[in-house]
Amino acid sequence: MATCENSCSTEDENDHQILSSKRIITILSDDEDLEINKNNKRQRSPSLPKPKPLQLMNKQTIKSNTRQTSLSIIRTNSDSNGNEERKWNLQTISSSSNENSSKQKKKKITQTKSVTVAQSRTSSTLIRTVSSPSIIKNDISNDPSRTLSFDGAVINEEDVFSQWNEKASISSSTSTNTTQSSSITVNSKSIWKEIFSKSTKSKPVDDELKQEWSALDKDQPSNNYRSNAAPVGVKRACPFYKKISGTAFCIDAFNFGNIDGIQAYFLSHFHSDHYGGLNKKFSNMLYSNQITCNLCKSELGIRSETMTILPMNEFINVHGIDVALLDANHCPGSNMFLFRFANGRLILHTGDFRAAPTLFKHPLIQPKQIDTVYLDTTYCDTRYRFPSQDEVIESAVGLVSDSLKENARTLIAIGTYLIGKERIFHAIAKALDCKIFVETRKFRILNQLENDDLSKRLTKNPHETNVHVVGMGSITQPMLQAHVDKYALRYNKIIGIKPTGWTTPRSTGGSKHYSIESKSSNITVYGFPYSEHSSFDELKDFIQYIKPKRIIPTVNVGRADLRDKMNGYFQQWLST
DNA sequence: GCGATCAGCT
DNA sequence: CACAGCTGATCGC
Repeated sequence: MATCENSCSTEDENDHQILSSKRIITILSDDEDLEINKNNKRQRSPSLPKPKPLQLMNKQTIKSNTRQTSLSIIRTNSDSNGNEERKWNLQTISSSSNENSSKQKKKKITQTKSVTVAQSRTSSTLIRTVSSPSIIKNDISNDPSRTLSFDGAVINEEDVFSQWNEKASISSSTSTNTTQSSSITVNSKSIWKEIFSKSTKSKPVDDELKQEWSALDKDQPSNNYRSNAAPVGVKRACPFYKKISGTAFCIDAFNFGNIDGIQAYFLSHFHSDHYGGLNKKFSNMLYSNQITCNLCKSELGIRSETMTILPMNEFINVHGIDVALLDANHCPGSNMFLFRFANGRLILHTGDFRAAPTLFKHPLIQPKQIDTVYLDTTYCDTRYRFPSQDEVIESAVGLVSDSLKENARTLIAIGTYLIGKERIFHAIAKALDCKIFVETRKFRILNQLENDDLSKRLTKNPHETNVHVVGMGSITQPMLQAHVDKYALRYNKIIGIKPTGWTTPRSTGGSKHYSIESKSSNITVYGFPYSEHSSFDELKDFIQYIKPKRIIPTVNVGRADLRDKMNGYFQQWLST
């Protein structure tokens, strides 16, 4: 826990500056209290411990002739549960010097913006960000990225948070003889340098790529094929980011007929927005792993002659280039593709994936070895932070067992995709030691996933268990009402579990990661932040580990402004 | 009558 | 919003 004992910066240029900053901060504190009283709302809760006196923990100063900008942590609050809050101030002091007024009094104008970030000890994720005072709330409402622009310095609130996190983890892992003293002292100049300066050294999106993207914008204003509006009868061209440059390969590109120059059609996993367009008439050669090929055969009727099953974790030569399939930690049968050219150059296509240390520390993946990464950028935005799958699963299991303790005649309905989200209902069934009801098609699909315990628990008889797996679209009040009505003799209550990454985690302080989406007398719908795509931080960790030369995003690429934003992140990640 | 594609919805 | 569908309408054979 952060105490502030040795946290006053010792790296500052001189004592005078520290003193002056301290003085200014005290003034700011008064301002803030004024504002609090003015609003008459934000009185401190009596339950919170008395806040420590303001303390200057560190600061960074940028000076010019007329201005001085500094960023400092000015206060930390913590409670006995390990929740912690820090307030940072970004301020400029500008002197309005009237002409050549060497004699005239310089008028000092102090402006401040502040950001408060908080985290709970029990969860490593960001649970809340609050900004004050009101002047920057306006900015935030128009700017979901929570960027503060101040005196030429652009600071992202989330960056402040992540700097804190990184430093926190470093200090906890390296603290040996020091007790709690290495308490998150964020006083290294390099950290502030990172925040303030944007390195342009790294170019994960180079000029050539930029040209490709703008050509695509011209060609296909809406290049997200889900919402493409190609004229009837006109086949859309396959966008460049679905092809692997320098090869005759494409990935998840079945909506474009026979693509010029393509010899091998790879499929990363069996979700409809990736296999879309694939049908019995397919007459090229599809490459994927055992599970995905099985599903293509049983669900789509793809003929075996048009499929090549590739092993996992092993390079196989396909049309002159080595290809290895690596587990993508997305849904069962999902994989990433690692391509190795004759000259040793490596290209990684992540497919859809959830980055995790076990995944990117794969022996075939080493830092700086990979030239280009085609990246699943689904949640490549700072607003997407969610807990690990294990944390969410634990929370769901807890909720279900609590609900059953309260009322044994409760039916549990869990929403899923065609494949995906298995771990969450499997864990619930294991905890209750019961069977899992699924419908016929789902029964067939789940039995192909090569998971013995899961298969053993499946049943097509709804009366055999109170754990029912349904489609995600069925987790609504009317559908759940209809569902429980079917089994009214046995159950009088139903809870719906909706596991999706779009549900922002709402921590209630403990380890409960769910939110109540709707509730009526006998029906409750819970949202769980259970994601099968990487969170923002996981993407960042992944990229910073791999350190690729270029990055080609494959999701959210339909709008140039979103691409620019992602490119900004990539540069930031790779500039350290 | 069937499969495939598409708009609309969540 | 985007994900990963699902439903129902329309088109082609």
